[in-house]
Amino acid sequence: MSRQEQKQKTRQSIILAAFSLLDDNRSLSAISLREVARAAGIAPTSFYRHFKDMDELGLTLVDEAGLALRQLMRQARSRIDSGGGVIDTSVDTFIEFICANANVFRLLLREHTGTSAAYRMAVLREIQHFVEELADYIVERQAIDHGIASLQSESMVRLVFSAGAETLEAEPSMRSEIGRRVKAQLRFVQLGAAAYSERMSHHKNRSGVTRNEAR
Amino acid sequence: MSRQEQKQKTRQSIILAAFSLLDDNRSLSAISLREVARAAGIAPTSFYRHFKDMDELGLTLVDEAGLALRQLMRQARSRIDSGGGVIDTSVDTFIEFICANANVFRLLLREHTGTSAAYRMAVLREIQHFVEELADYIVERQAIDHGIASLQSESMVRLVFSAGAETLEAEPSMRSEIGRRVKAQLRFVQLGAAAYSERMSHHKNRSGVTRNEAR
DNA sequence: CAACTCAGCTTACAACTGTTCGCTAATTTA
DNA sequence: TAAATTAGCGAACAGTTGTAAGCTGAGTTG
Repeated sequence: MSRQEQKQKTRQSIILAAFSLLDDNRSLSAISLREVARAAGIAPTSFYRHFKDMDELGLTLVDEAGLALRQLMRQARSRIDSGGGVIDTSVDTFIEFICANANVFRLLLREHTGTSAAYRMAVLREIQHFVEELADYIVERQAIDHGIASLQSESMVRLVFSAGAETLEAEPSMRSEIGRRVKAQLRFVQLGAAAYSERMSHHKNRSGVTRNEAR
Repeated sequence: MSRQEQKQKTRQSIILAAFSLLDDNRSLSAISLREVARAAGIAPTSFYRHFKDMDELGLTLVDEAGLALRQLMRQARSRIDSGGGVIDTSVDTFIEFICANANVFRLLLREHTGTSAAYRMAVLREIQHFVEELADYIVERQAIDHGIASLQSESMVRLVFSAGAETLEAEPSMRSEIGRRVKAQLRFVQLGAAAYSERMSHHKNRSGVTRNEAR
């Protein structure tokens, strides 16, 4: 095995070890360099051959988590295109993701309100990508003003993330119930945004061209 | 000064010191017993005369924060009764609170998704109080089914807390903008819930079967 | 093949942690 | 007033942490 290959391999094992340490009761700021090294099967000092800091590792983890999220969105879109309501499909996909990658989602959730400003910013960027892509999608599907679509999409993402947090906490048997609740809540937002939009256009001109078939 | 009085006083100074340590970049799990003792002006070992653990201190802090929140709600209600829209008044009150008691809100926000299951539960209870009281209020003001009111209130609380997190992060000049956005989002939820509710009752009256066509 | 690079190691250190033990001095109780 | 209680303290403990210094040995390069 070439030297570079070997290095990449241990680097990956560090990352994997770190993710595995982010279980129920740990955040990035609560895992130590030595712990990560121990879990990765290397000497503490060898860590520095790969990352300058624990912070550098942390940002790498956030990036990887964001990547996973974006892949999730693509997956959700392809499912939607092959039939099924937007809301139902998106929520189902999201919950599946959370359950399959609990630690990845936990990382985002925890560092979103965590103790490191750098991490908070990094997570925020990922979430904003999420919001923007959803807003574009909404503008495209429903004939709605971009400002309103943006508000709608932000609401939806916040509700979904919040429900995701609840899902992590809840027992598996409650998950479908949580899913049902958040779907209903998303429909409120959707209906409300549509109603608001229509009301606006009525004020502007009486021709209610704006349709909302909410699919 | 009596002995008990003195003891309560240093106990309070420990609590205050702990809150003051919860600034931008610290969570409960990241402040040490010795730090708190140092900030409170006592010897590390004296801490044990007041709390068994740092955990016990932590739960006390969460309780105090919850208390502050409930006081906030009362304040908001009295403001509403003396005129002003429900949403506008509530959001304004909330944002004021956050700015005046940044560390208190930060505590709730951070420990809500934090690393201690006990803290998470404690914060969750406080939030649920919040949701239930709002739901009761909604049932009373709007003529709406309790199940729907509950969904609506949960949505609203989640959106407000989420916006609160953003407020903490944002520069003061952006705060009014954040307030405006979240007010609009809350109106979406309100409009949506009302529309949904109306639709339900229409269906009941016609066919007696509750269907779900918001897909 | 010889020189070089460098991932990973061992050792070491100072700083900090939570917690135990026993003491003091002042308040409370009898 | 004498005895008991107890808030607070200082010293000391074993454990953990991040990181600096220097070595080894295997892969790379000329």
